Amino acid sequence: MVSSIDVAKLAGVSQATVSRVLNDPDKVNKPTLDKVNAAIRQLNYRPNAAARSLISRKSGVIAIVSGPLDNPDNAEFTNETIKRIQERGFIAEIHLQDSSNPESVLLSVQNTQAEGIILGSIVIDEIAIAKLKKTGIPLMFFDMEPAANEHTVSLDNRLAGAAAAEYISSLNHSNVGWLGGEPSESHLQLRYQGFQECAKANNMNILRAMAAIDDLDAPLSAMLARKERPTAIIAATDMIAYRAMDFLVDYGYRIPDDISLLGIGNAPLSAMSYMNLSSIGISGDRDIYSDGVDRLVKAIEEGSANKSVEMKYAPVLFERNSTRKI
Amino acid sequence: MVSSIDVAKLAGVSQATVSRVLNDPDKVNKPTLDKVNAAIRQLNYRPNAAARSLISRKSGVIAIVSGPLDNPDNAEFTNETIKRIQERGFIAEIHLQDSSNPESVLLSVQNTQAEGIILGSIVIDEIAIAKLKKTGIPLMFFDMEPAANEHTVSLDNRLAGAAAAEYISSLNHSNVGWLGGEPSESHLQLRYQGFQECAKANNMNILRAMAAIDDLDAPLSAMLARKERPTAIIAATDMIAYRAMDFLVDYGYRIPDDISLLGIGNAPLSAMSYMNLSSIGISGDRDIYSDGVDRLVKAIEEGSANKSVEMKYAPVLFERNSTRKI
DNA sequence: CTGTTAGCGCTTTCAC
DNA sequence: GTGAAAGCGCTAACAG
Repeated sequence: MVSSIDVAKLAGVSQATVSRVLNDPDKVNKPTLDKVNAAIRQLNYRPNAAARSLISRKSGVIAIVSGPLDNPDNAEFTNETIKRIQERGFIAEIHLQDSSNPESVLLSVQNTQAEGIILGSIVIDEIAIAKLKKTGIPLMFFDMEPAANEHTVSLDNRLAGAAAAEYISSLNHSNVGWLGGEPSESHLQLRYQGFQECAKANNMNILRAMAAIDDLDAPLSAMLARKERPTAIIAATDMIAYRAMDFLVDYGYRIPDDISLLGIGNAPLSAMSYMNLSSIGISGDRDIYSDGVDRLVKAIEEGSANKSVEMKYAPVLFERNSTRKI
Repeated sequence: MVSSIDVAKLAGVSQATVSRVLNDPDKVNKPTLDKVNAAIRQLNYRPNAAARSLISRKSGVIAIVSGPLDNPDNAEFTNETIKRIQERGFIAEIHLQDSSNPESVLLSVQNTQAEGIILGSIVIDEIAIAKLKKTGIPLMFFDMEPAANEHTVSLDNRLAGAAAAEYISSLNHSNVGWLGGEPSESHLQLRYQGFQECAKANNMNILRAMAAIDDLDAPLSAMLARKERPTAIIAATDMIAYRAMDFLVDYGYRIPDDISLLGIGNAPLSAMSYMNLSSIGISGDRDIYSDGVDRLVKAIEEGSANKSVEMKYAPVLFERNSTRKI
């Protein structure tokens, strides 16, 4: 490995001058600067990041913890977050959660050299999260409801559930199904709570099917096997709605003619013509990702003394062709 | 920040012993070990990664360079690659390419502390790639055809193009459209070359539309405006095929009744019922991601002296419902 | 403007 | 089995 000492020797200057050329070129005489730069190029020198961050106590890294990227929701979250991280001059380090072993990533990320950690809509293990907090690294939660007093950015999930109920009710559906949301997915539980309260107030009849996204067929079958089928299904996430759509089409249903389908989250795919999924989401002119990353960067720069901020965004209806009035 | 010295003081041992507890617990007496571990927990101590890698000259990081994750192809590539990287005990660092400024990521990744770099199907800037090579960091290209002598993993793109032509010809289509592939996307160019050669040999008539994926409407319109419309369209990637499907449905075509659609790459989404896209891809029992990451890890461990390896995978037809015989 | 020097937190000989 | 001491490559005073 070529070090700044090698460069210094070749350029005939001290090692400190090489360092200056890198960090404060203005403080170096033009001829010296040129000599050093020439040596740097000639030796193909790249400063050692480890040595730098050993001194600066900064890694320049922000870690992201996300679920698998084959879920478009996660892919979007990760994509947008990385972009913001790069824009702000940090490097993004990713830790993917394995659904078969959800807590392991929470454990391994504790050893990260990252200056901040962004957690996407993942399965939470409270104990692991508690340990993570103890590291003192600023945390930022997206679309999650961790134990209080943490930085949070999300759709107002309870309101979103209520908005779903309100909308479906306005379409005259009274016999409705709720699909998805495992106990560990706290944000989906909140969506359901909001939905359920508002649906009750509107005298709607709810069939609820809690289920993992990969295990939707049985609960859907059970729902549709009833004599009184739901005329509308609300999916806890758009991704769940896609799966449901797949299932419903296979079973001969037309959407929305036979059954209305409403998602929550308004994932990008939902707007495509072949999906055309009505959904409850955050208004398109809010940039929750910038808001979240900005807040995290601020927390990093200010040190840990600052108190946490919860940012909740009001739900908006995106009406498309998967729902209809009856 | 709490250092190993703090731990040593609290435990009443030397700093070196703390280090041993971390790296070679067997070489430490049980009572001492317990004392130190207690101190570690009490102080919430986490070893400084920068100091460690300064000595070991290892960062334990592998960088991934990919296009935006809103493209499912990229999301799949990134997802699978990260998984393999994690499984092998490395940390994944991601650099996303911005389509409006494709070379900037190639420049910024040169400053990475990563021990290896994996490049997904991105837009290549030859000069930037050349500079990247000069860093001496082992490189691994997925689905790309960089200037020779680099580690490479990919579908045999030329053969895949030929297989597409062969298949479409077997379905009796003779008037066909080819969609997508910009000059900078070398792997797509190869697909087209293979297709074109084989199509010619089968006396097929080709309408070719080179276009960026976000700019498909005009070339598709032009293609379909002709008196002799193609009866089949081959998309350079599955993602392009999805967009085309979207467009075709909008314009009143039924697939495959009015027009057959064939993708290349066999992206996971293609197998979903609502897509059901026939595609040419790599056999499902090959794990190209493990192959690629394993090779890269080997290159990292062996040092740079090893010569590069090209892994090309034979194309396989995945016949679904978007294509039909005429 | 440039060189000398002292560490950053850790691993790793080398003594004891 | 444990401690003392020497750096890893770099930045940041401090002199000159």
